[in-house]
Amino acid sequence: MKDVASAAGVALKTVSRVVNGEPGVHPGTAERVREAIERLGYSRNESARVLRRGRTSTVGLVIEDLADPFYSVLGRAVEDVTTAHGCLLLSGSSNEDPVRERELIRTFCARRVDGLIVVPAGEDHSFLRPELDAGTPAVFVDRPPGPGVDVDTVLCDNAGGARLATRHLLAHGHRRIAFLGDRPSIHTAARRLHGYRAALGRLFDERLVSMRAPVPRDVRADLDRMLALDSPPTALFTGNGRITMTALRALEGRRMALVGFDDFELADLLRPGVTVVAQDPTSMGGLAAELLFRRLSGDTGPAEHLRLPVRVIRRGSGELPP
Amino acid sequence: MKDVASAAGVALKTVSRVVNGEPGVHPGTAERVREAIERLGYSRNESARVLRRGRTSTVGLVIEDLADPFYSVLGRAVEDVTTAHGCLLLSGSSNEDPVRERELIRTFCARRVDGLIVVPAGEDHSFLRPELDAGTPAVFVDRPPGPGVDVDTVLCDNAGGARLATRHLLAHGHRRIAFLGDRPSIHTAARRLHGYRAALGRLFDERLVSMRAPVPRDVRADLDRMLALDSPPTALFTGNGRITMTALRALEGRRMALVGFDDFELADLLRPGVTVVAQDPTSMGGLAAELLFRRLSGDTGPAEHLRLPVRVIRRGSGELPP
DNA sequence: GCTCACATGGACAACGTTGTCACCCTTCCT
DNA sequence: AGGAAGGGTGACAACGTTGTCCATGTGAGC
Repeated sequence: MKDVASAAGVALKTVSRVVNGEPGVHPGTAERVREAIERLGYSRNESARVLRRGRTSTVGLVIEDLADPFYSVLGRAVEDVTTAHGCLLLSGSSNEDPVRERELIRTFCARRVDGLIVVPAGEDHSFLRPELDAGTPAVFVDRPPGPGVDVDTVLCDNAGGARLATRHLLAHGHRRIAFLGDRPSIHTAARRLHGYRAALGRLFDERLVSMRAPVPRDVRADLDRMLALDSPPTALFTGNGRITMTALRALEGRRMALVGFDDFELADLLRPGVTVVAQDPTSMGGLAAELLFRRLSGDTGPAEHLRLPVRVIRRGSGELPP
Repeated sequence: MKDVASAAGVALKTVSRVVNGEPGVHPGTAERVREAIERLGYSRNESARVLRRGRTSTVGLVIEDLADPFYSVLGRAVEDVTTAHGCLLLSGSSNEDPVRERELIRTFCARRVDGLIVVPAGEDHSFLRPELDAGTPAVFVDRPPGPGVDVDTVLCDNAGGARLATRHLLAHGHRRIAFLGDRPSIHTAARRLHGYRAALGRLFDERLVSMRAPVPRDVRADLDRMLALDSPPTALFTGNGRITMTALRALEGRRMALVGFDDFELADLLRPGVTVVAQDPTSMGGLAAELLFRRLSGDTGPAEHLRLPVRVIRRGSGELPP
């Protein structure tokens, strides 16, 4: 900028004014400055600007895995809103690791992001307190923060969706319905188990429940164990997209009723089509980002807790008889 | 930092030394400083640090669409390498729009990212010249930059893969093989058309070629048109993952040989399984990032041009007879 | 001719860090 | 005792921008 100023024969501040479109610059002078900028290929140093102004126009996004279709769609929705507000997106994958999650958030905060959107991995977010108090807003998506941290959240109706799925299978005559879910420490998995259990009532049988990381081999082993029971399951409720796919592979050929939580690409092309309880990651990401920007524009009301509805999409697998 | 300094009764510089783990600080003093840092909840302001040091430890990633499985997997690979080098990732989706692409790159450069990884949308990247000359390295992935810009690239063997796919269908007895590809302005689509055409030789018939944006309705219309020909195609070669899925939906039930470019989740679970020419987005992203960091650590050798191999994965659809 | 307002331009400090250099105080050697 | 060596510490400038305040020039209104 100094170079531009001397090239155009004006003071530093005048260049700054031109660059920022501030009023009070003679059109002729402004033109000379612009010409010099063009000629020198100058572009404003945002780091210095940030330092001076205090706002980075950057939002930090922490998700579980950028490569997971659910989260990448969610992330894309966040990006769109962020862009619309003239901000950039710093993103990172926590890999379901609380340590990594915390590290990411701390790094983002050290860079003074204007706000955070987090799909939490850990169960304790008290470390966020100083940042929140310092005025950096955060919105939690998909899962709530740990106790004692009261921020905006955007969740889906996990328990309700699981009830829907389970009732759907019950309505089609099933009495032995297995649940394959993710680790119980994951909030969504726990809520879905809860809804499943509530819908089953006295039909609940813990031998038909498996909750673990979606590793194909393990899920398959649990499934085999259940199928070897005296009264094996006649239907499956799978607790998330990845587990649904693993289960589909494990079932390979065997025709069994199945409802999965989370919709996924090609679910309609399989035979039978896969009936799912669908949430809407685009809405979730978009709403979370909107909430964040509302905070950034000064809203200091009490924390909002959005719970998005889910819906059953019938495609065949959930309508198979026992 | 100033507050920490006065709280600990030391000079600014001493705090800086402690924060950066520089040697030459008395253990007792360091302890006092750390205690003050803890008590005040201080965290270093990266913006100021960046301003002073000149390096942002940030990489900018421009891809076509964060929500597309191919690119999100690629992005994840970039993220992993970036993280391993202690850097953060700024990412943005170009939406296949050259204007947006340029805007993103300019914004990233204004923020002084240390380097860029770009899946280009446009055909002219001369606007990058000043940045490149200023020492900001860039690596292009999946598609090469426009003419006159000589930077590292990581591409896959598009023409070779298309030849493989086409020959595969030829070997299974097909003579009428249609090609459904993306817009010819997209480098990968053009190269794949080229390979397809080369493999077909005199069997090439331009009535069996459709190149357009992967909009289901349009692709379906083109497909219907081809099927209504006197000598309709007996096999399909689809030019990318999205088009493959669109075609699969359009074929709905009709049994026709098909080989797709790009592998995708669940391709193995469809009946018949979908034979594909697979590239490896994880390797592509990872290699691109490695290349970038090699540049960042001072390598000034001539631009490297990596071309990754592709492989045919047989799953059934490509082995159907005419 | 005077003041006053306005348009334009510039000097300077500040944002929070880090690199450079100089200082002080031991300790040890001669 | 005097000096050299070196560890520990601090003062200060600089990074590139922007906000504040002041200076100058110009024209209108009294």
